[in-house]
Amino acid sequence: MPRSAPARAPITSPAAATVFTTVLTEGPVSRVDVARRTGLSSAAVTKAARPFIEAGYLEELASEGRTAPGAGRPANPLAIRPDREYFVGVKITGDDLIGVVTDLRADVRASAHHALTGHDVGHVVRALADLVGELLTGTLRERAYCLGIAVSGDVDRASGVVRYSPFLGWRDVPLAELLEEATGLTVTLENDVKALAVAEQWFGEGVGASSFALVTVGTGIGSALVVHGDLVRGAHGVAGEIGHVPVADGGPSCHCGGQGCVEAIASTEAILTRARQVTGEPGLSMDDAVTRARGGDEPLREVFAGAGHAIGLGLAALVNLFGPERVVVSGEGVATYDLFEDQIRRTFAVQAFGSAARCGLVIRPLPFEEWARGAAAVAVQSLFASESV
Amino acid sequence: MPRSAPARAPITSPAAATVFTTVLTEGPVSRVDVARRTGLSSAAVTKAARPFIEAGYLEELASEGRTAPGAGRPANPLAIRPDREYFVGVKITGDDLIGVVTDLRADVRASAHHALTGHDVGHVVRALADLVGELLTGTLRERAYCLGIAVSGDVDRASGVVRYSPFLGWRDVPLAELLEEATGLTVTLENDVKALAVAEQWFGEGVGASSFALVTVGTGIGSALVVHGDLVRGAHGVAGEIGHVPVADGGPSCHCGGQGCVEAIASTEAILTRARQVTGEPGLSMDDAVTRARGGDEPLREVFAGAGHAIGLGLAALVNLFGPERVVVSGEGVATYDLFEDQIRRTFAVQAFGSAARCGLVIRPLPFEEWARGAAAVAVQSLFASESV
DNA sequence: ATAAATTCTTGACGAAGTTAATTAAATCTC
DNA sequence: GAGATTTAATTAACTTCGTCAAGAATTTAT
Repeated sequence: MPRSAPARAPITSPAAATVFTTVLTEGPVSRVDVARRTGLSSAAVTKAARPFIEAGYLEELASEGRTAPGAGRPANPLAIRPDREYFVGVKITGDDLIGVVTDLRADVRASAHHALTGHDVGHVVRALADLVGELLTGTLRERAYCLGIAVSGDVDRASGVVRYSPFLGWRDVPLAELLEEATGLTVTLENDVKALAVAEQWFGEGVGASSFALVTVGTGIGSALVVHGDLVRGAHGVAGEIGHVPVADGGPSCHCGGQGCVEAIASTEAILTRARQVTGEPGLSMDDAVTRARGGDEPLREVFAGAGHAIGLGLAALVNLFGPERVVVSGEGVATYDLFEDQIRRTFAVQAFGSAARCGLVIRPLPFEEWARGAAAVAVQSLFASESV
Repeated sequence: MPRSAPARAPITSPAAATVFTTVLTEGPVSRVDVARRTGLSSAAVTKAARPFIEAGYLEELASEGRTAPGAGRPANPLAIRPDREYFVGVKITGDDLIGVVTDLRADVRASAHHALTGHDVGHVVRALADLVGELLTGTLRERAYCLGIAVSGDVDRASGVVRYSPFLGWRDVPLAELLEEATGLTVTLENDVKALAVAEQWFGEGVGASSFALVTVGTGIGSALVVHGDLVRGAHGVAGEIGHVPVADGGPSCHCGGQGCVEAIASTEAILTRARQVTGEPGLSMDDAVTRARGGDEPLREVFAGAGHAIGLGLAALVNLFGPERVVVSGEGVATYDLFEDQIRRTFAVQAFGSAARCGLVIRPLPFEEWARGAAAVAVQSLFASESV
């Protein structure tokens, strides 16, 4: 069901993108305020905002909510009209598809899951198209033109190709193209962690920070780094591999071939392996290990603390090298954070160098849907071709 | 001896800076070639190049050296006229001043040293002014307008203030201002490692790499990171502190308060301390340790190998997080590199993740003058106010 | 009311780059 | 060796995007 090009104003000039993102991320703001924050002239803001207002993306608020009631003409703040357009975001894992529909602010309006029964490209594309069809009903359907996909692995956003995805066993799959044919939507592809970083930078903990890092802890341990507002991509496609920073000289072997990598100590699998060693129960389940650690089982508590320590060392390495303004630690292991957090903070505080320790360290569980929201945020971002993050 | 503003064309437009730096760093190139490499139109290159030619910074070469002798009008390559202007660069250490005068290509034309007999601001400023006066004779003097200063520590380049320099014991010294008064030159201040990174990026191993890292090993261990052509500065002024990446869990205490930092194992001081421990000779000198290690003293060889290992781990952390195209390891311990290099490479090869290991690892001694050359390169860079690197 | 303050709009202008046509200088073809 | 072909450089008209300065709009202060 291919559809015609979206009936909406393209965002072309840099100033237009700047003005729009400023209003998008910093709530209702008057034109002068946008000018002050961006360094543009207020005339430029007026001009740049007009097409958006005409196209229904922005609106002028009545000047009610004024905060500074001094003399002078009251401001007419510009605000996003979030319902002007909807975006679909899907996160692909090895086992299932998690999809959401969001508005312009990346607030979730609808969501759905699908189990993945196979990893065959054709199969996955069909499942994705089905999911999208399920998600887009009524008004949502009429105002959705963009689909964002988040996959773990090596993803070439520019060309829309999945270069290598270990979970799916894919190499060089032109997924964006296939999905555009299957859904008629404009498709943007991005690495999952990077997609999440975009969402964080725009609507989450990263708002207002010119540099920040997002670290996800779970099956794997990865991170996305934003410097000067740009995502670090790495010359050879590798970057943000905090999971493979060596922190324990002579420590456990990692599947990457190294030793003492953070991931070899603090991934879900590594923790479980160690817990089984410590207790001498080869059949111990993660759930049991967590329960018993919470119940005060010292050896098990130490396993989790050891993982927290490794993560703290990795974070210190990251922060000492980068000096980000903020660091967000998040991930799948949502429910077990209470067992790590203290140790992460303690180790980080000791090993962070000088004023680098001043960076805000946010440790926060991450609802699974958030990944899909990140994918949608990438789709929102595709409105601005110029913008790189 | 304040002097009037330099009699030379300011570089204003971004295109002008792009064209000039392209010719500067990529040797003689024809206008079309510049256009191809930068994405500008050839018309734009023609326009941008003209003022430089008129001001004597660029010249048109005869079309002799043509390499592709096909049909068509031969190219008239643009080339830098390196002698159009000279630049002074001075590196300040705790003990002395090392100064050079370079041409536009940062090639050294004159050099001089001064011992520093005290760290009093007035004293240092006077010594610097003397050194500059000594360096600038004859033609050099007539065509030098800019002075670059490299200092280790926390330096605010934009304001020209040394915020904190442990070696000098300075806090918030407006050195640029003081030196402009004392010398009449336009002064640019930069952190020493960052200055060196600039020189490397323009004229050294970093040429053509959009991202690279420079690591210096010596009394301290530091690094400068260039991502997307921009130097990473860190939100709180801290970045590139590879010396304080924790690589040996539970390892030796570092003066930063952490444990197992690279610097606590591989700095000159740490190596000497360890060598004295190992041999049981508290009076052992570094020179003796080096000689005996070279001579085959196993325990001492292991001390150096251990340092190399720590550096290799730090490099792996850096590369896994950043994915730079190239890494240059350099530093003061010029003469002892033979004792490290193998181990650095071995450890790095094991711990670098996936294709990140493909990054070029250059390990190279660093003549002391090179630091001063970096300072001069920063001065050259000050020609382009727009450029941020 | 009038003045002062502040926001927003407008139109003239300017900077910087593009495209397309033109000129220039070589080689290739017959 | 005359003309075609090819590539380089320049020129000129135009486009785009922004600033600036003047003025209109709308409030508070006196």
